[in-house]
Amino acid sequence: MSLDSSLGIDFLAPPNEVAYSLIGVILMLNGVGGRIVEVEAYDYKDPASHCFGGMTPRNQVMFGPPCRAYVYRSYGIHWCFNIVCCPPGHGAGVLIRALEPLTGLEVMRARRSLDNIRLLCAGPGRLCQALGITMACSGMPVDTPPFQLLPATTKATVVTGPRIGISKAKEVPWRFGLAGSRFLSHPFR
DNA sequence: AAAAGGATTCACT
DNA sequence: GTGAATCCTTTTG
Repeated sequence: MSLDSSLGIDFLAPPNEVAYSLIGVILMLNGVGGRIVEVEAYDYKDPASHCFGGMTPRNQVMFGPPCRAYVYRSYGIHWCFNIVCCPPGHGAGVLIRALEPLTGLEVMRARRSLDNIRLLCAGPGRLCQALGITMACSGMPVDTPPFQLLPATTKATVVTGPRIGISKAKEVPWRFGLAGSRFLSHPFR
């Protein structure tokens, strides 16, 4: 069992369960980060997922050990950050879509050239820019340095809805968010 | 070898 | 609300 004792999250579980458990958890890279307020789940039998249709050079990390970072380039411009879950060979992960900025605010503001705290990490590409996540992070364990995961400090009320920005399997309610948070990339309705 | 298609963001109307 | 920027992976000829 790869049960993380400090977090109590089983990364061998299906992505929707891991996604739900991650809401409220604090994610940091080199001491810079915040509370996870929005995620989406993806897996191999999901036409919207990168691992649909089997392993390729791009998505091979998603078929490796769980609790690792899977980073990919989006629209040629942005980085997107996922946490791999399920046993090796399965093909699943959780896209981290938004954080509530907590530590390293000035570093994040400088990287983003932006003062507005609400928009610092409100979106998968924005969050990667703020934390300094790039392809170089892909494959690294997310629960050991330079990454860090800390358990949620308060009980999170989680809301769900359809995922954003995809063209297939739009109806699957695998987007999870912290209820009432003002740091979401888009509101839930 | 060439072309299509994005798990997005930003500026603008 | 709409549209452009931009480049890697995958698919097709």
